[in-house]
Amino acid sequence: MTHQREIILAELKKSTDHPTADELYERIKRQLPRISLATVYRNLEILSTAGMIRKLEISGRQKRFDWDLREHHHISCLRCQRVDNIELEVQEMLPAQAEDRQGYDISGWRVEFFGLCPKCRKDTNNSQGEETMACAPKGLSDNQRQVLEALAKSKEACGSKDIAAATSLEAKQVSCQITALKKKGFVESPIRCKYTITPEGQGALGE
Amino acid sequence: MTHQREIILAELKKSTDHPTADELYERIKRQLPRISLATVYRNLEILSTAGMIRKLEISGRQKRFDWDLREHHHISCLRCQRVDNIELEVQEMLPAQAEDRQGYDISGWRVEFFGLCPKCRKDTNNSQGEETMACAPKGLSDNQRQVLEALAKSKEACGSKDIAAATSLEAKQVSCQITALKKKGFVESPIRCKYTITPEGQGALGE
DNA sequence: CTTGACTCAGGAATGATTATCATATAGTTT
DNA sequence: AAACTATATGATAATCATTCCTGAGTCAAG
Ligand SMILES: [Mn+2]
Ligand SMILES: [Mn+2]
Ligand SMILES: [Zn+2]
Ligand SMILES: [Zn+2]
Repeated sequence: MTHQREIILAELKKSTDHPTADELYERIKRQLPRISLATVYRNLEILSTAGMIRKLEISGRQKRFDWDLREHHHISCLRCQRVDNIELEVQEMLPAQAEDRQGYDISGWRVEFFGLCPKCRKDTNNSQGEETMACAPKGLSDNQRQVLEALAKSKEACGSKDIAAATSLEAKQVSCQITALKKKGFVESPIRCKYTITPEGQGALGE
Repeated sequence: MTHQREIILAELKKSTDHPTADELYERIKRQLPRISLATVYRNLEILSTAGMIRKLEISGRQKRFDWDLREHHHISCLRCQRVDNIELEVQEMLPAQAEDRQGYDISGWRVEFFGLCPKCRKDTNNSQGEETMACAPKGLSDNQRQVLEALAKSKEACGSKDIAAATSLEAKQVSCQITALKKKGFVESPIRCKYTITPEGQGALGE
């Protein structure tokens, strides 16, 4: 039990959520600024192999860790990724009836619920339109920035050929980038084949 | 619905297992030798977003795909990674009682069983000792190969200092590599601080 | 004091998946 | 059908989470 391992375990026990390795890493760095992410991973692995903590396998996302060794299952929020414990009634304990299903020798099972946590439920009710903002993509590639800047300069909607002329790009490249920019919400098409920059696009340029 | 997308969907529907993206890729290459792995990923994503296939989230492993849209759950083999459908009895359908647990708005759930598939059960019963072989690590690093070759040349057990002399490595490095080689089963220690190569080690060198 | 067994931190590597972009293909409009 | 746009593909780089490898540290036996 090294110093780092103690700190990692203590930090996990302190947490009420079910943190991921890198969430823990961020918290631990305050005490051990020189620790590496690999060390956190390694020690969490060692601790869970030793049965001192549990590694949670939540569908398709980063693994999370739990200091609570009691047999229990989890529910997770589809929006904010929060993970909570869930209590199962006795009649919901499946494995008793599950022995030797389809010829398998069953050694474990897991049930997982998902939905919206109380907080996210409230947020959804209050404001519906803002979601698109929240999940909008971020960065601009070089080409995308060029196209966007050209559009910003133009007073009126213009076609991809105009943009190609204004930049050093070919028409094909422009068309390709406009598609990407439309998807990000930075460009819109008031009429077919003519494009303008959106306020969001202006904002993205400013950054 | 492009040609490649049709092929991908057809190939998935043909399969009775639940293939991963790259398993599908390998099968599809026979018909479309020029297709890229990215295209397979992209179209599987599109098809599952469109609800034409299902993407399976099996704990912590590669995602698998299923053409069967009926609500059903899965059981997977801990040894060979095989995934099968599992039938649940009506009384095992949890969500009816699960509405609104801990304030969550529950939109879904999943149960997942794991164990040994019939085939792997049989294999385990027949031969018990071979498991270590099966899960033994593979490759040798440069340093490890040097150490192992030195040991192979020596008629009798020798210490790390002898090996250090025979190779261009320092004693510490040798000691470190011997530890790794012991763990792999390529080296053993007939007496304290003296080492010999094992038959497995000979085999590893030969490859 | 020396030597070697054991453990560890952290940089580098890996595997799965996604993003980017030039090119190929499919669709529309004239 | 020509001219052009829109979309999909294929090659490749990038990214993200996770794991491996190795030199360095610690400690105890000789
Ligand atoms: Mn928990
Ligand atoms: Mn299935
Ligand atoms: Zn939430
Ligand atoms: Zn199996």
